[in-house]
Amino acid sequence: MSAIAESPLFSPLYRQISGLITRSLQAGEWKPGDVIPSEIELAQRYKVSQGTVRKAIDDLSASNLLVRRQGKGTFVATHAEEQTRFRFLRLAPDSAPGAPKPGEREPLSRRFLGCSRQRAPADVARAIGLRAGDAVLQVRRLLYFRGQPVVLDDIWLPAALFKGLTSNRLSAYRGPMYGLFEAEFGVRMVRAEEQIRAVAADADAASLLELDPGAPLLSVERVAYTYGDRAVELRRGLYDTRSHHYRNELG
Amino acid sequence: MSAIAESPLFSPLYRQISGLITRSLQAGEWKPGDVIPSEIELAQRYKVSQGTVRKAIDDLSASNLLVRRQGKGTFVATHAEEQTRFRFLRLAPDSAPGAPKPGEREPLSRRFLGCSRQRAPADVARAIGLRAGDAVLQVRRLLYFRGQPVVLDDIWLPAALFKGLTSNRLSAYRGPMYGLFEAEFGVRMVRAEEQIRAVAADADAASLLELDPGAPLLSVERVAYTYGDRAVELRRGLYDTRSHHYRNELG
DNA sequence: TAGTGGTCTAGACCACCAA
DNA sequence: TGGTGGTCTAGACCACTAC
Repeated sequence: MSAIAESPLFSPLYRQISGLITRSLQAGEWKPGDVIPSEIELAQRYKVSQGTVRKAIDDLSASNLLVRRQGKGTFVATHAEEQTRFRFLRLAPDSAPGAPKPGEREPLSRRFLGCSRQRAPADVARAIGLRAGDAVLQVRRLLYFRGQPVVLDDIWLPAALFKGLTSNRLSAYRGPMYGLFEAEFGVRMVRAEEQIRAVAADADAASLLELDPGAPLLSVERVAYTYGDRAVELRRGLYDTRSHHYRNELG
Repeated sequence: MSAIAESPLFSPLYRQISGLITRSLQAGEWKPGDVIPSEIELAQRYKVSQGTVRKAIDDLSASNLLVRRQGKGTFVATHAEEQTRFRFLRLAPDSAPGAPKPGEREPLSRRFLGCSRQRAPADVARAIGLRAGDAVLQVRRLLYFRGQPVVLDDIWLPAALFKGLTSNRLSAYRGPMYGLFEAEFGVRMVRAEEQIRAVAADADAASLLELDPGAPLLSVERVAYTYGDRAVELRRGLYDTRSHHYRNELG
């Protein structure tokens, strides 16, 4: 018997359990990087068998919300670790003689060009669930691979969630941007959707990316979501794909 | 995807079972669209418990090799069905008033421009595991959405695997190309990797896609694999993204 | 050695589908 | 009604990690 109220709609126990665990994550009961209680403890807490908790955790770890480590425990996934630094950046250098071997990391650096408070244009507001005119922060930055500018990002965030975010704070943080978001603002990016197009560089982008106006660029428009499928970031990126490519796996 | 360097010392039972099932698929014991034996039958056949077979099938169905249907059985995945027609085509129309609602399908048609036998150039040969000069078939085709040309594909296939493939046969087949491949040639595409770039249209592409030379196009280079991670197709696509986009999900 | 996740089993019962 | 996959349990044992 379970301690959970029966619902008129059929929902298997393990799904109810994964819902409860997600709520605890959302509420901050366990923070990114933390260990969560063992399967046996959770089974006692929710009054179900270990196998049911196991299946719930399987699902959450397939969704990249949790990470299992045999012998150690189950941890809340985080963007602040080395291995997951590029989980959302699909740009990879074209293979070439002298290029870093698989597993090695290309030298990457960044430069923040600004962080300003604005009223959200209609399209931005729609994308991140605000009303036109609501306050948003806009961040502009460049990414450099091996010293060459390759990515120009414009990022919009709801101002209400990121109070006090500045260029200086962004520059000072060591690690990926989403690591800063979860550590300083309690906003964890869980998944994202991207729309990709080919566009011609305008004068602005051309000068920042050090190429000719009209040159073809990859336009990558991303909406990122936190727990509960809540959109909290719109990002428009322009990628120079002369010596890099966007990689994707089709299953 | 590559679980290459797995320790040979320990392989769980369910993984051995999923390996045996994969071999049966590869050998054609069960063909695309067929039902495979029930979990109980497989458990008896392999002399393990139903739970172990279950876990093996879970993995294979997560890899899209099998499809479970409650109450009916477990089926070999196929490209020849309506619902999976677009599993490998990530191009979607930009949302616009008057556009088909989610779930509806954009009218799509195609035109084959040629199918010729060639000696494989070095880069093509490398991509699909042949030696330079080996015989390959090259297919060129256009895809039209709502009557407008949007995709120009150049496709290379090992001639040894696709004997007798012609433009006529391609045109005559109703359904997706990969459906023809599995039905007529016994080659089933299981997964693929894509590299995406922005390029400028050359004269040839511009005229076929009905746009100006130099216009930005999405270049999508795909290598598709069959069972056993064997590369069997190279495809270079040029997508007009003025009113469509390549969609992707990041988990 | 103790605790964690990982595997495997056996059996009961539920939800879905077809004849 | 009988067969399929789906859920849930209980318990045994294995593999990995830390102390």
